Amino acid sequence: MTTTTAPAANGPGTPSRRGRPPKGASTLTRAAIVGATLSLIDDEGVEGVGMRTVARRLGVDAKSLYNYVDGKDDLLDAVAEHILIGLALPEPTGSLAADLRAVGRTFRANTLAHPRAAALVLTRQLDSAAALHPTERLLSMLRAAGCRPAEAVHLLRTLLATVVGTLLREVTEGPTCGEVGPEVERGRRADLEASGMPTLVEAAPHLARFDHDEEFEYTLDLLVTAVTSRVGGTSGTDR
Amino acid sequence: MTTTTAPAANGPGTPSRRGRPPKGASTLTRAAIVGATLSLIDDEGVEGVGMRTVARRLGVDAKSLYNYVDGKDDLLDAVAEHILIGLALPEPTGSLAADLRAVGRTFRANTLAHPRAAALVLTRQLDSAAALHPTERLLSMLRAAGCRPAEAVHLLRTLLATVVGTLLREVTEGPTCGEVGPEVERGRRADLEASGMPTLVEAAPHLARFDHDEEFEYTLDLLVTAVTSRVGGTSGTDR
DNA sequence: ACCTGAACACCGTTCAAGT
DNA sequence: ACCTGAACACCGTTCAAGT
Repeated sequence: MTTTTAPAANGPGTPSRRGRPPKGASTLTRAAIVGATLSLIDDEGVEGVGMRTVARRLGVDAKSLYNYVDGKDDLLDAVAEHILIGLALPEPTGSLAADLRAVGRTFRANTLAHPRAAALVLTRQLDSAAALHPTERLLSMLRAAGCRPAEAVHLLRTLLATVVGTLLREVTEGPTCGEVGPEVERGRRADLEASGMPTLVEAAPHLARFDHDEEFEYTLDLLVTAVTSRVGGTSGTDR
Repeated sequence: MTTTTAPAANGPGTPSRRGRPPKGASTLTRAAIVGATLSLIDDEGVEGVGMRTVARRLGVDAKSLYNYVDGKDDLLDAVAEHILIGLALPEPTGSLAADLRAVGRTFRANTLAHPRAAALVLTRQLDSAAALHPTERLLSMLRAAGCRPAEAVHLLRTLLATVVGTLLREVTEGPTCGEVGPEVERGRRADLEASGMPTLVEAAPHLARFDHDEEFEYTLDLLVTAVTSRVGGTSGTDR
């Protein structure tokens, strides 16, 4: 019951263990800490991350982490940045539409490689060079397609917001605001009909179905079409 | 220093205070708890929310809250839902473009009324009737405009993802992934030039500027145009 | 240079004891 | 029916003591 941990029950002659352990088996590194945290997130989600949990994976005391990391927040930022650094953007082909699609798909693939860490990448605001790299790439693509800087920035922001929003709902399991899981089709149809939401009931079969790949492609297509038509179209009319 | 709180220093004859307080001045309610939490979030942000902090605002012990709320998570859900319930959607006019804009603007205004609570509304997945109401509205608008159910659901999801993504970066202060604050224009321009991100440097003045209203309208316009042209355009070609 | 023991000031949550 | 005292099992983080 209350036999949690014997506080200091070493042998009588044993001096209390302090200082660095005798043999240096596991040289601790910032990279190792980030790696352990990421694999912990993969296994248990972001909520499972704690200084003590991460440290346990490395066979180390939690407080040791503070020699390499500024705190929990800094650690989570580091994880997000690590994922972002792994992003290998494809070479531009010169076709704006094709290149926008390629960047979108690459970003998605990279993010979904660690689904439970995705919210970190999508939500935390990072200003490192790694985070800025995709921005630079998108901007240069838009500029090369004839976009003036002001509109390029507008389009950049719209593109990022849409991709982030789409991936976010892809990654948060369960029904996101306005989303409907299969339970609507099953048990709750009666509730819905009583609530006076006929269109929702009518669309229930489609709402229950959710093919992430198809959904992403649909949104990407809508967006790329809109962007390219705007870039190729009227080039004056600033205000 | 260590004189934090005297543990049980009532008068010698005073029996330890237990049970409900003598006078019922503040009848505790779930609604009151939600209200206190929301105003706490307005003042101190979501990170300032704790059972003890909320309870203090109500002049009550933290554990009393558990009589009305299932726990901290349930409390935060309730706050998000409360904001969503306040959403008063405008009457449809019959013009899909105008009505989409109206819904978008209403949703934005409602969300930004409590900026620091916005992430809750945008991030938490709610499946209450209140959360489903905007979905029903959007679906019925799309259907009325001649959209088949399958495509209406696609468009609904694209619309929601875009609005959520846009509002999310509007609400998270600081530079979101691919965002650049004014500090880029000031001190870090040299770093950027050295990093080989010329387009970013070129666009820095525009990146530093961020008019939320204008940004939202731009994205909304792009999106509404894309949606209406898709609805009004080809109506066959399912696959 | 780096790791840990002890400690601090917190958490969310339970449960029985009270009224 | 509802509120609280005492308590539990956690947190992130500090700092000096050690090697």
